[in-house]
Amino acid sequence: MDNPLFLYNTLSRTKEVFAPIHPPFAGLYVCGPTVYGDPHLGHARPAITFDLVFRWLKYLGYKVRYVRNITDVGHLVNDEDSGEDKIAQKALIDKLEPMEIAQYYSDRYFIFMDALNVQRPSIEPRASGHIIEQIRMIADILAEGYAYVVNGSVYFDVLKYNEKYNYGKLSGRILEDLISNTRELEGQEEKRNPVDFALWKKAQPEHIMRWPSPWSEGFPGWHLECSAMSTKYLGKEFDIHGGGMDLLFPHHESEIAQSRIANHCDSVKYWMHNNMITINGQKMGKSLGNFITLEEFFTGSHSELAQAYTPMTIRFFILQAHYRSTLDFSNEALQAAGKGLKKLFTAIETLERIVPSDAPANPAIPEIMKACTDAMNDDFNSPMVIAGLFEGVKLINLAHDNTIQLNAADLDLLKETFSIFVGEILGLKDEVTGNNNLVDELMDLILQLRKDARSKKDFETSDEIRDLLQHLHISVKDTKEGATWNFD
RNA sequence: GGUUUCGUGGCCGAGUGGCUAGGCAGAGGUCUGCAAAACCUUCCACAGCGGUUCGAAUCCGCUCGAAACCUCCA
Repeated sequence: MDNPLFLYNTLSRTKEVFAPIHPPFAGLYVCGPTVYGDPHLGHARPAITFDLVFRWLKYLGYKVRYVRNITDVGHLVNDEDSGEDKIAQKALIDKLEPMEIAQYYSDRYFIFMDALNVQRPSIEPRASGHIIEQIRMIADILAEGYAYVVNGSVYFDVLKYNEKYNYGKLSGRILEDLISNTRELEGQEEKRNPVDFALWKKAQPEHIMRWPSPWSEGFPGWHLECSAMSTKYLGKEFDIHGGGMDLLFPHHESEIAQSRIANHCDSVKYWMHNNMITINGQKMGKSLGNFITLEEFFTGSHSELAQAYTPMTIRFFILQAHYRSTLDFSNEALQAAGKGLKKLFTAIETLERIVPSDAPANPAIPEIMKACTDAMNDDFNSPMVIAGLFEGVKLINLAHDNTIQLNAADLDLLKETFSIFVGEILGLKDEVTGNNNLVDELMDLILQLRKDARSKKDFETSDEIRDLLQHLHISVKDTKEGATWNFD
């Protein structure tokens, strides 16, 4: 590698050189979904962002362990409330087992992430399967004197922690401000201070999801699972922790505090945060009720959607923005992404048909590979990678029109560049043409009949064939090399 | 109110001091039985006001506007 990988560390708010703790291994932990609802566009952003990180680290030769949790327990409606968490609440309404709901939405999450060509992480641990680890961690924190027990619940003592460490170093918050600004919520009288957060909550009688512990029958606090599972699978110190920017405070700030006390070290070297997807300038989120699910995108069944969008269009749309920028949803932007993607794959097909010349090597070709590599090494700048690839598209089209000449080595390098960056790194795949042999053969037959009609100037028949195919959502286009087709 | 960010051409979105981002749309052209597509060329910008500098979209200050977090959220 000529250039090192730089990544933006939220902790320092600067780009830092990536130097893993135990090369050639790299540990990556990302906060995954809470499985009580269908995945929406907002869920696709971190999944694709850290998929890109995962793919690039592997490409650079690191042996990566990527852990992304499934939260199937523990997110309280309120820190102080009667002890319902969201999954249990939904279960009561639907009269289903909580685990049934968690299973259903986990499966849905996997289905849609697979469709987006997001690679499965190395480990996808569930919070409910790591209660023992969480209890042990609470015990460690209690033993260190940084937590206290009240009525069967355990709280982290933020004030005491802040005496020696800095609660707020990740989010830039100042504890005094937090204390003075914290709203007085009912039922918080158990806590010594409103900024304290729960490590363990005693379950109220109506609460279904509960586990025995030394303090009460209850359930773990909602910051704890990530600390417990990252420690278990990546060690007390690991390289990268990722997640959405909205998790920065209090979730990640509290993770830092817990892990610091339980593990006697700062657990995370690099914190990475993806920005939000907005709709009409506002964050798309569950609480605002303005989210569009991925299924609705793929089928087009939502009042805000002018049409259906394919998974690869969604993926390309997200990769066209840098992960730390907000990305604004609109039909216009999504349609533009779809057309751009199509242009990219058309060029890749064209590339296969270019006849090599004996021209001297074109210096622009290796530049593309370098530009893409440099862009990825500069904090995973996927928009710059895409811009580089479109430089390649231009060269391909110029060569196809015989405006420029490319030799065999040029063409091979172009193919390699597109194969690596389009397929392997950006994870984009062609979904336009059919891949069914029978369909392909039938279409060849039909288009041959149409070609015969055209050669006899029987345009009535040829147009009729084209119109009938269009009714089946198959578009036929006449090009110099003959007719081509694809599904709309 | 506090913390963290952001304001780029019709739209989406790169760019941390000097050189073309890129895509979509628009305009012109090539190709074409027609249609569509494809391809080529091309117009349009850096919220406002000051400052630093030989030179700023890029650094600093102020003003205006927007967002996220401070309560579950990717």
